[in-house]
Amino acid sequence: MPRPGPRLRLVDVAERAGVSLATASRALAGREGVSEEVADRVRQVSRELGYVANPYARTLAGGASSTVGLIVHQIDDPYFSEIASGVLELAAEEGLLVQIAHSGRDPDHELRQLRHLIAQRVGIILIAGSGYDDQRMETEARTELAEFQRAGGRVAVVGRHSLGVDAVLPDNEAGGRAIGAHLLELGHRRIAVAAGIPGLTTVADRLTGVAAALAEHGLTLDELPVVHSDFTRDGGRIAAEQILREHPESTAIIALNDAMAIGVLSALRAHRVPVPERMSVAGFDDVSVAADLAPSLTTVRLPMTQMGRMALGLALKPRTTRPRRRSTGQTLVVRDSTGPAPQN
Amino acid sequence: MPRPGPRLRLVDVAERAGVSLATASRALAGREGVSEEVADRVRQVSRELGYVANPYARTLAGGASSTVGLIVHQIDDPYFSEIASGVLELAAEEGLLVQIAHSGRDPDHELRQLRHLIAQRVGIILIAGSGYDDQRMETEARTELAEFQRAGGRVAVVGRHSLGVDAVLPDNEAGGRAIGAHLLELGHRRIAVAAGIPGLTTVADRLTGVAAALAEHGLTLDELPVVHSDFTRDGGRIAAEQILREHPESTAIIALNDAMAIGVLSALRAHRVPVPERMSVAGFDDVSVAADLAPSLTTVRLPMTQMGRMALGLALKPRTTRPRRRSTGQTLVVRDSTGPAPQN
DNA sequence: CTGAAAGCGCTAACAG
DNA sequence: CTGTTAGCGCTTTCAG
Repeated sequence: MPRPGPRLRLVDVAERAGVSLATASRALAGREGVSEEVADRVRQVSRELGYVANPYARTLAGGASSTVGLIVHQIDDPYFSEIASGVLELAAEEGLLVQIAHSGRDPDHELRQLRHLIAQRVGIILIAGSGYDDQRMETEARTELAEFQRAGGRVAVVGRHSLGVDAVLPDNEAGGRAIGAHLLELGHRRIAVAAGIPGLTTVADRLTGVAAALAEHGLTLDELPVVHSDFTRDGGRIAAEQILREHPESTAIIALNDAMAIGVLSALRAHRVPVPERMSVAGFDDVSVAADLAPSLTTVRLPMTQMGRMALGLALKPRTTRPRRRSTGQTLVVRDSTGPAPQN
Repeated sequence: MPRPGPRLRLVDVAERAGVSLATASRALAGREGVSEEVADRVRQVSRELGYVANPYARTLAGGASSTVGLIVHQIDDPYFSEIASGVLELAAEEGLLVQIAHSGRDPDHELRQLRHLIAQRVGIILIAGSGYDDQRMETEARTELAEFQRAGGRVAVVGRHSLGVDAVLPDNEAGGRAIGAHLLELGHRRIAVAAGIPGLTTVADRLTGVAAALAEHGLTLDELPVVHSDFTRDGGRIAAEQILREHPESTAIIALNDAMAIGVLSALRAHRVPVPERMSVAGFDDVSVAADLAPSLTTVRLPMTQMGRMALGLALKPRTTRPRRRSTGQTLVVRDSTGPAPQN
């Protein structure tokens, strides 16, 4: 197996192949202007020697950086770690490196991370996670990204952002509609929603979907308790406590992501509220543990790993004049946490 | 807020501060040989302009690379995503970038990733996850890393590896002993173990701990069923199926990590085996969902996020002649999945 | 189609 | 203490 010597340079490869530095560079980059024969020989030698280009030199000289910057809200949230996993998979196949940065669900911090990645001259920037209803931030980010793209950088996002870039769009609205319809069909009318912090487009879109389902049954969201708190397990717990306290007549809780649903289940267990006999619970995302909770969680499945691949895939293609959009699809997964509305 | 212009170079800062390029470089790097007064002025100007050094140029010129390469088995495994989260935290505080790569629990692939990171000239390499009982692989990796360190690179690992580098050592043996003792105290004697694939040092160490606890009660591991399968949820499910089939008299199952424990619980639920009344189940790691399973999982808590920080912390300190070792400590967390052994 | 030479932006000797 | 200068390894004109 070729051992990449620590100080093997392109000149060495060139010399050994009996060509000039420039030719070797062209051959390895697959650029034209080299005869097939020579190009083959160079590639052959390069492989034999186990040559790996120095990315610092390459980038400095003007070649595009082959590293991908990925911004996630929080890497230890399963939603994001599954997306990251998809990105890492495809990146490995393409020989790209992935730098990961946290945004912590803070628009300002996200902007700072974004600038940092740009300053670091990554070639591709991927932003996973919800957009924000924060005009100022989105505008600044948009400007920053436009400049980055003008300099040849590629950008893609997962989720609805108004950044004018390629996007992978989870079917949040359709999912919300599906989960709402499911509960309504089971006879639930007093439905409470444990929603993430307002200002996240993901929260808004999922709510819109739920509202649409309600509308078909002559209900509106305004009549129902919608409790906003952190888009995390703890947020779910807190929301559930509040719902039990202020709206004890509820027969179902829709959590707008699985992390919150887990918190909701935990709070209900603490209060000895039987699920689903007394209260149905539904989540969103279908993170991998959703099936292993007890009761197992009814939720909307989003193909997270696939979404990570799709985002990088978009960024890898040449830029088009109009930003592309790819929908992910969604599937309602009915498990044991939802059941018929109690009669009383 | 200073907008880092895309083409702001160190010369620009130097000019503006009225000093030479070299002085500006020294001032910003905090190297000595510059009067406090001048250094302050340079830093001031740099901040005003929003200057960010080009890492490619810096690294190429011989400065240490400020990027960290992190190798994990699988980023969407909570154990690793929590470690990664700790690394990202500290890295952000230190202004470092983190590149993450998957090893997929395959020694050869891990070696390949390692070489890739070295070829990419990262400054620090962190390997999280178990070492392997694979002499050849460890030897090759050791050689590779020795050369990397000779060239100024820093390395730290999480877990027991025979790589001769700084290490953060989870208290696997003590944890194994604690969980074993816990079950024995509850009266269990027919204990089965759902172990990860052999060849992982983590599996070996946790087993050793369990064996030590058994020894105090005059038992040995040889008398008990130890089923090896993947160190994942599916592996746990498969192991539990086999235990139920071949050793139905068992009253407790120790899974050597929480992922497997989740699989075990899932299999038991499918077979309608009540936990803990008929079968106790214990895990290892205390990933964040462990508390939210039903029944909530008795497990050994390891401070994963902290471990990530510790590993990077070690790598950030200058290298010592003898590799350092830091133990993590562990805590037995007793929840609802374990109970007294059934009498019959 | 191929080679020579000029940088990319920075750090690190080497002078003063 | 400060400035000058030579590269780091690669890509990219510009000649041939």
